[in-house]
Amino acid sequence: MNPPSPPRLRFAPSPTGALHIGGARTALYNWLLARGSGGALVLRIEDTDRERSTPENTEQILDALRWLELDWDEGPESQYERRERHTGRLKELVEAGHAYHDPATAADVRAWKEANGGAGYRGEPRAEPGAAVRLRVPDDGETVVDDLIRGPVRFPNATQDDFVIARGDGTPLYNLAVAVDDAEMGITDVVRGDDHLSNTPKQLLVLEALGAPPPRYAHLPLLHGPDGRKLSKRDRAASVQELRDLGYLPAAIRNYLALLGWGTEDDTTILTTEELVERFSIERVGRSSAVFDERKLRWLNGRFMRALSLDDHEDLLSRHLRRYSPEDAGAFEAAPADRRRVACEIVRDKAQTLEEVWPLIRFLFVEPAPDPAAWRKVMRADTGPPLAESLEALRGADGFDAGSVEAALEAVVERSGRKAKDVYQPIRVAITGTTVSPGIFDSLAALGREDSLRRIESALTELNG
RNA sequence: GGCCCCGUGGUGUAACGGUUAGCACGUCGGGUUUUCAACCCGGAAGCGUGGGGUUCAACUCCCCCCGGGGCUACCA
Repeated sequence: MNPPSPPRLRFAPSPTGALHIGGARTALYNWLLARGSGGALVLRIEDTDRERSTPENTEQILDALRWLELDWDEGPESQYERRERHTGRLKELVEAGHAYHDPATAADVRAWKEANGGAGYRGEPRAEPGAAVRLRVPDDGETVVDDLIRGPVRFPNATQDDFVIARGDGTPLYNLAVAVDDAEMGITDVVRGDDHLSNTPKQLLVLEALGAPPPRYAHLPLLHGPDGRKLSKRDRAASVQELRDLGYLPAAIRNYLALLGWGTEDDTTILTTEELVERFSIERVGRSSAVFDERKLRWLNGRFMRALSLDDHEDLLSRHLRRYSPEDAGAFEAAPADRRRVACEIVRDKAQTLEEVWPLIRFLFVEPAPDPAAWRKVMRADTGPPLAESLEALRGADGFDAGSVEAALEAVVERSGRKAKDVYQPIRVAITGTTVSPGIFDSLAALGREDSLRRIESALTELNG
């Protein structure tokens, strides 16, 4: 037995600028397969359409892929750069009689089919100028796609049109280009979306005419939106770029995406990327379409956030702020290292996404503006906030670590006979400017004695004046 | 219309010719609690409530129907 040669996979995004989550999952599965088997993943950009295919669009796709940490082995090669090979093979096909020129228009084809009981279109070779090139499809037999996920799928040749493989001006079309590329790039496994299943017999037919061995195919079920229909670009969080903006972590996205259409035997839900690489198998991918559910992603992302080291947490937050809010990034990065660290420590368990982190700890880096609405929420009409008592107690605290602060304030609660909430919430508003923050003792300790006392004092004068 | 794919709770999935059909998100109730989360405990909720078969036995296999989706371009 020869040892099996390492597989060679390819990911072929359409360069419209956005990496949609369906495409991202396809990229992930390809990547997992390549990683898990010692094979290679190559990228091919599908772009015979000059309108959509701009260098900027392509770069956006590549950037999203890099951010997701799905690396590939070779740089993308534009289809324009591959064109000569396509036209060369096209010429061979025509010369060998596998393809022919046919000036028939779409209307002609429709009429022909109507007259022939809906059978696959068969044209007459006529080498007129401007005639498109069609592949000659056999009249009998069937073309079978041996799909790794679905098993054999049979397409009778008689119902298949002699399809166009090149335009009248000689430019090659998708089904020719992709087959030529797969052959020339030595692709062994094609893992792509289900929307390509119907194209596969065409590509198989081209490959056969070319005399090239077919790759293995696996067609992934499509992803649907929350309404059960095809996932639309209008859906929130429909692309990796949007997920990034919303503060999700690449590792969480990889985990979530992997679970969309695939599951482990033992129901493991949270998997590191290493585990994914090790455990993923294309044969276990399901056959039915799945619905993208951002809520579960949020939950999963929270789990990954909590598993982050403080260093990673700080680094990720810093980068997120720099990208989306440079001013805040400046305030964060200008602060002492220990304050940054403490800030991360007290929010780590509370935030589900990076986007949620900053509002919770902003008060440690930026002086909060007074918020009348927040005060109204914590004011008790009958007594007023016991801020003065709290201030005294904090002044007299032995230290200013969370434990000392807690002891001092608990004494206030005890002595005043008030509910803990009535004591703590006003302090929270005084030092953070909002009613929502990390734990009050942690928040005070993180802010430090000096700033805490000062903010409470000024809140007090504000309230009395 | 033609060709093709799919159908386990609201969502993602697991298992299996014989199980009380499991797990997770969400949801509901309770607990913890200084806010919001997180966390802990518990509950409700599913095999397309369709029709025929095969079988001692089908959610599981076959046919039909119904429902959803894809392709049907001189797009990719």
